[in-house]
Amino acid sequence: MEEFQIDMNEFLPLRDVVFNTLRSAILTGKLKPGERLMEVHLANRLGVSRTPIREAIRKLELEGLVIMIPRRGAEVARITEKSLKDVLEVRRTLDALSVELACERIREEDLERLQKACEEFERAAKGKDASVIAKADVALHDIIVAATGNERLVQLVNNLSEQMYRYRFVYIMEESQHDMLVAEHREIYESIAGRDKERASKAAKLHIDNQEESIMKQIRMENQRN
Amino acid sequence: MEEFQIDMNEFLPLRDVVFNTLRSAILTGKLKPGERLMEVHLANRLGVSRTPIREAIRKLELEGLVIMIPRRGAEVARITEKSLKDVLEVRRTLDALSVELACERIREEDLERLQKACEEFERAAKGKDASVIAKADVALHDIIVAATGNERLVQLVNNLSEQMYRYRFVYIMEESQHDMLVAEHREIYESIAGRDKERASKAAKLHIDNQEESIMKQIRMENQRN
DNA sequence: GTTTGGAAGTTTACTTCCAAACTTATACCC
DNA sequence: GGGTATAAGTTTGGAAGTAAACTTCCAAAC
Repeated sequence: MEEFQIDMNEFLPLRDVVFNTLRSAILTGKLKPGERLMEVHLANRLGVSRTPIREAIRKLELEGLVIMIPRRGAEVARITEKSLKDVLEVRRTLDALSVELACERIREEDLERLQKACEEFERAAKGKDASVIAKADVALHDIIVAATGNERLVQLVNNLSEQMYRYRFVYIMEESQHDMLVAEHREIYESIAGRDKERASKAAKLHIDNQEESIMKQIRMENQRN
Repeated sequence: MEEFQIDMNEFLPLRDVVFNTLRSAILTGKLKPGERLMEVHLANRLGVSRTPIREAIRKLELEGLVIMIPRRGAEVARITEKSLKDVLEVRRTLDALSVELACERIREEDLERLQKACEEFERAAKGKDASVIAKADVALHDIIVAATGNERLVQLVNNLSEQMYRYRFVYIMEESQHDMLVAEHREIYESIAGRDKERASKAAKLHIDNQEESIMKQIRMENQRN
């Protein structure tokens, strides 16, 4: 387990700070799948008592990031090929829904922001910094989902994306893929700008399918090593 | 607030028992939207200490059934027309996905169970007992979603259905709708049996659209009264 | 060599306690 | 009478303590 430190600047209940801290530790791989989350240990490490730790773990459990074993405690959820396939299958549909709704509902103002985000991603993709690319990617997708105006959809898509967060770098790192990613994003932007639901939906699904391929390749490699 | 009692027979951690108790109290309307959930109060009423109550509330928060106001506590989430529309919009898509996947993946054995469930619903619809009809309805849909083999999808659809639980009786009670419900279910069954994804998807979406209409009518009536 | 019994050590589950913050009510001033 | 201030009473947030369950490890029996 690498270092991870609590961010005290946030003005939130401790349980939420702990929740965010643990979540990002899991998503960035600082806490590895199968690793046990022990209350006293975490409490000492984060400098809080066990109560906020426990409350945070309950929420992580419902998010699917940790699993509880009764009387044994929590451990970071293991990601199997099956579980990721399941997540991607749902996300594929919800992303398609998102772009379709965006076609209907996006305001001109947000369309401009989307265009800017697209260009921003293009610039980022030319560079080598994966975290910059990842940020640009997230920003772009956030604009689309937000444009649906459906808060529940936003919440669900975010949660599903989260599950694959650990594998994002796989397809972002492959430089050979960058041109394709840029092209896919542009295709999505243009179909939304043209309010073409059919085309947007196809593009969104293809985008996920390509990601799935990269990620699955990666997982199979990891599993071979173990 | 009506009576609700903890079910001690379950062999589960107290927090889960409390979680289930509170959830069903909310879903059946024993706890009303906007009602405050005060920890000591609930603790006394359910005969436990505050900790399991608090942990249960954290989970309900993430499920969207209660909302937290910092330093003030939790209250039962209010259902607005918008929030239900959002839920239904997502569910419409996920139900369509479910039946499409079921077309591909359902085993003959489960197809038979689905047929039986269909007939069972038909019988129930002839009777007057709404809770029997509701149960038959749930059983039928459970078979379909389970047939997708996608655990994440099962979890999400269940959670979304839950949000509308309070309004289920609206469209189940209207006897004039019974024939339509039976016909819709049969259409869904037949298209799955015929492995016709296109037709199944259309039927599932129509099924939701009709429910949406009933529910929205009901909500507008409720809002007028307030 | 394997399995069973049990003791020691962890770790969770739940309770209890305390302090800080928010509400409400009352009194005082203008 | 209205408004502010302050004090009392709730209620949450967080910490610490206790007991029960689960591990682990070692030894004895088969």
